[in-house]
Amino acid sequence: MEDKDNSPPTERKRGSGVKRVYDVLRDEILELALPPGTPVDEVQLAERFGMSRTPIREALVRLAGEGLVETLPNRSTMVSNIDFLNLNTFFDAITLMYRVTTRLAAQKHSAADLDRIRDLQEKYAQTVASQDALGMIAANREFHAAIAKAGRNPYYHSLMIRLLDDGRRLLRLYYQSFDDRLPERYVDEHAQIIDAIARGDVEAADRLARVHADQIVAQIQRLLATDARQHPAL
Amino acid sequence: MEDKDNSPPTERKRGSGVKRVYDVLRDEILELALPPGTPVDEVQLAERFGMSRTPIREALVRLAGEGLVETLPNRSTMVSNIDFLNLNTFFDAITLMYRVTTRLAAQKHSAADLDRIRDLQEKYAQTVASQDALGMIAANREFHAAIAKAGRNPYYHSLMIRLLDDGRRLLRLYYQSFDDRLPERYVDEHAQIIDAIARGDVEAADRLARVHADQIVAQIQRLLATDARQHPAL
DNA sequence: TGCATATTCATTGTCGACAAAAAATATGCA
DNA sequence: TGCATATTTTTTGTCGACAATGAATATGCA
Repeated sequence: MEDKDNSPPTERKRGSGVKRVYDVLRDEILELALPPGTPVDEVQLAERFGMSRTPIREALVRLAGEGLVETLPNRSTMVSNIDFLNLNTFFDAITLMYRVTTRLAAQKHSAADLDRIRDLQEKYAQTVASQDALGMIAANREFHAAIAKAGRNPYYHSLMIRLLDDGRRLLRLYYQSFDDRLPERYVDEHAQIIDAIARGDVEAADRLARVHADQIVAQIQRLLATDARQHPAL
Repeated sequence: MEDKDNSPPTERKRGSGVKRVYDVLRDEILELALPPGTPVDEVQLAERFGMSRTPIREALVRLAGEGLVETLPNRSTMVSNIDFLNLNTFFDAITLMYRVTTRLAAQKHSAADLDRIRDLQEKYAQTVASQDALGMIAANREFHAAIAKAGRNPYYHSLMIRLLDDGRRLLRLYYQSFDDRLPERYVDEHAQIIDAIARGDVEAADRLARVHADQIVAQIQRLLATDARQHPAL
């Protein structure tokens, strides 16, 4: 078997290389296919993607900029750790951003925004119905990202994306060991949030977002406590 | 004159190249030495810094990640524009972050944090006393960045940095055309904020931060209005 | 002259190669 | 055998070169 790869020399358009590597790696990091601490070898990636080290490097620099990867000088870069010691800062920030972005969405959303949000809620409901934990995590991210976008404040939006991505890694970490029943109540809470946004009811949006955030934080903390009992070494 | 550059081949340590270019360019962008819209040529920079295009490129990718520079595919990258149409999103976000970070600083600061904050307040007061508008802008940024750091929430801290940097460009834009008297009242407001933080008085910290933020927003809006009268074309 | 097309030019995206740095391994001595 | 030092190996940081892309310019035709 001399030809292990019969694909043609893989012509790709000029600017597409970096984006592809970036997208794939980003996904693999968020899905924990590359767990925290995994060393990332440039030549290895270069072989895998069939390109030179230069575009790989650029993708890694971008990922480092978002904190998904850490680069120690002259030594290998590795997938960033999840910081369990400061999870409260995460909870604090995501609660605030849930509220702020949902409030703003109630004020500034367009009809198109609402359509998209409803679509994503549909997808979310499907993943919950089919007990697809991984799909649910991703769909939940998309749902709240769309709300943040409807709020039309790029500062809030980008922070929200970052928080949601960190949260995605965190949830992924627990749902691969514990598959409890998926919380169907969230579907209903999402529906209520959509209603408040559609009505332009800012205060209701704020209140619902707050409750929703508290629920999620509480759930993660429960998972954490359970996990701590099973892995007391941590 | 055959030798236009008598400096030795400029030996530099291995990892230092990118950082230098990044720091210098970042500064020049924030100081408006490179005004928004300036095209950034890679070979030109390579000559200027006496190195190959590779490290230049990496620095530019990092700057693009922070939104300080925009890269259009296959065509030159340029210094990002200041978005005048959506300044309200900036005002909204910076007001919120002033409040949140100051509140947190009141709760979580250490003695060392407080020392540093007082040092920076000292520097700020000096720049105001000497009517050094540019120095004041930079010192104000450092002051509030230190408060954000004392709050010990990396999510808030990084957003605050981004906002302060954008604000620095914005203020720089106006203070190069208008040198009104520098607002000495801010020195006093800063002092009050420090007191609230030192006392751990969260509510006072919040209230003062809010007032302070409103003041600054109002001042920028005044400058904007004045400018709009002078440049009605915009 | 005015416009459509072809050609040249400037600048980026990607490549393969080499040197520097740190880690991993081997060597020598007690 | 155990430790300090030398050597090899691995992996990154930087370089110069080349091709692709889009803009600028030149060319041809009405």
